[in-house]
Amino acid sequence: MEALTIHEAAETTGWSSRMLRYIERSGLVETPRSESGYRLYGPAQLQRLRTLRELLQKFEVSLTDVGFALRLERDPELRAAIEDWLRAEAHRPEHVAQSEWMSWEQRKHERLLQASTQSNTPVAEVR
Amino acid sequence: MEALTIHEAAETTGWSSRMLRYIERSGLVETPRSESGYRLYGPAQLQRLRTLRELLQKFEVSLTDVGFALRLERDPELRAAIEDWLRAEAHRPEHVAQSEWMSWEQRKHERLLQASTQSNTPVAEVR
DNA sequence: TAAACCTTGACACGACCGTGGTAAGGTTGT
DNA sequence: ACAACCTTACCACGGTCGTGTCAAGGTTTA
Repeated sequence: MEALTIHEAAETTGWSSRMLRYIERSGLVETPRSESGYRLYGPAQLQRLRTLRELLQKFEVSLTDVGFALRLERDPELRAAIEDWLRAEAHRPEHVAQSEWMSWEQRKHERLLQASTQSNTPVAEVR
Repeated sequence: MEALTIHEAAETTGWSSRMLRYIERSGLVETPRSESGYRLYGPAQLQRLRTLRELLQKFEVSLTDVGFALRLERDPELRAAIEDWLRAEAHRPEHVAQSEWMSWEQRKHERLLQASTQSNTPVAEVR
């Protein structure tokens, strides 16, 4: 059993051959090659291309998005860094260095005292 | 204790005020507002803006990338779908419908039989 | 050997990203 | 009251994404 050429694969998956190459370059769906360098699309790749298409459509994400998700998957350090940042939702003002605190405190404390006349005083909690 | 205005925050974080608004619109760093609608940057937001800057620089990711990571975090269904797709690296050709298998088999079997003369026969395993 | 494929590389082009600027109008501080 | 802020809403502009097409050259097949 063997595989389809790129244009045949394009036909049965709904992608254009141009996009098939583009998708490969982005690392999302790679194929084995024949001896002479032709891409060979087997059932596995065809399936993957179809589900990829469904994924993009259903969630309205872009190829670049999925490419980035792939990068996250392959680079645990990056993934950890980003997740840490995301989960550290604005909080604990105590963790801020005293120096920079002073810089604005100093400049603002007069008018801020005055501002406290207002009832509404928004704090650090966001969304 | 209160917060910095947008231009002050821009100065101490290295972002431009324009970008601060852009970052807010992308959902990455939101701030509370004063009664009259002014953005108020407290130590928490300042910290977040600085670490965001470091994150982008260190890993060479874009704001859109982090924005997408945020979306992944907030939409577990999307996250699951993408992770499933990513981890389902090309495999199990058996899962492909018989019908489409036939469509090319039929058209190709003659020349494929002939192609089997070649030693190299790439299979579904990728990367 | 000629037609019909395949390959990579380039040009093109509309849409959006990252960024700056400006305009029109409200708020704050002196 | 006036300067110096802030707000949102636009225009602009180079860069990249997604996509097509074309050129120059190798492969397969009839």
